[in-house]
Amino acid sequence: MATENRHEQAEARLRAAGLKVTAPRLAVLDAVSGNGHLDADAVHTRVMSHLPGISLQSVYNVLGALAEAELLRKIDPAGSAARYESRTGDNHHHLVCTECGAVADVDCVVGESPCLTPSNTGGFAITTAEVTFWGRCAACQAASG
Amino acid sequence: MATENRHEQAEARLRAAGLKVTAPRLAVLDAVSGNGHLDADAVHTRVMSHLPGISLQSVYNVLGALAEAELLRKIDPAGSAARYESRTGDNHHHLVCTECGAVADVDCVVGESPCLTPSNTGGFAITTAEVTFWGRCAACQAASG
DNA sequence: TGCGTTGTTTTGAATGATTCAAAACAACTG
DNA sequence: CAGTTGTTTTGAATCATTCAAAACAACGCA
Repeated sequence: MATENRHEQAEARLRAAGLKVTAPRLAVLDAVSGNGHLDADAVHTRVMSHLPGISLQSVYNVLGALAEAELLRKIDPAGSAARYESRTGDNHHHLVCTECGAVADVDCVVGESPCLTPSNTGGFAITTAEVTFWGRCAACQAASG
Repeated sequence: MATENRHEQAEARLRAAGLKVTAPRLAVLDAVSGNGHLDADAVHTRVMSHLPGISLQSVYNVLGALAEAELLRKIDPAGSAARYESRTGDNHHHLVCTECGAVADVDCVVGESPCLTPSNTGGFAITTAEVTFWGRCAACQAASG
């Protein structure tokens, strides 16, 4: 059945990353997958419904490990707690609401990655480029004009 | 003399922003101007040489006010303390060292604000776009290969 | 199948940048 | 120069995140 397939795929991805397969890791992977942009606390809440008693610290550990293994992507907008999402590998960017902190995906900008190559690298060995758009989300606009 | 001109210009800019002219504000403005990217603590240290006894809290207040008035620009890379710089108004971006947190300016790439228009705004009213490049700075590369 | 190694989770506490709140104070207006 | 309003100070609190050590479990190998 579908959930077993997801489970096995998750196991395989953990192994491929050289990580041991554990209940907390499977649960976190499942909690984040397809659920947008969740912070550690939200992940903890979700995971607890499957694994009551799991500690928030473990959720932090797991999220850290999964993000490092690139099974999850961490986004850390100024002014709010770090969020995690399951979309990895593509270079999509984010919209962040300046009012409520809501995060939305943006598929990569106008045509091709225009800003991804800076003019002068200042001696830096660049590994990634991050684009964040700031504004007010639909809900916040509706709420207060 | 030159320093008096700077001082008077700073006063004028504060007034233009509707802010009262105070010693802490002038000192912070001066401390940040032309000194790269400083965090609150570094600003505090610098300002104390002119204004011994100024509180760190005041530095936070002043930086907040000046950033809101756009006399300073705040940058807040994930994983380090917020920095402030005096270059405002232009849409330049930043290089951040993943190892030591050092920040360098990048003049905006292709012409003007290339990344400022996402394909789909998801209902957001976008006000700004932020581009951050992550990599290792020259010093960190030299230090450990 | 069982044991040891190594990596993971738990528990409990600490950290540190930033913010909150109220009182003392100073800049600007008239 | 006095009143009002905004600013600075003082002192404490917040909160996401990390540190450290002990308890525990997954996986490889015998």
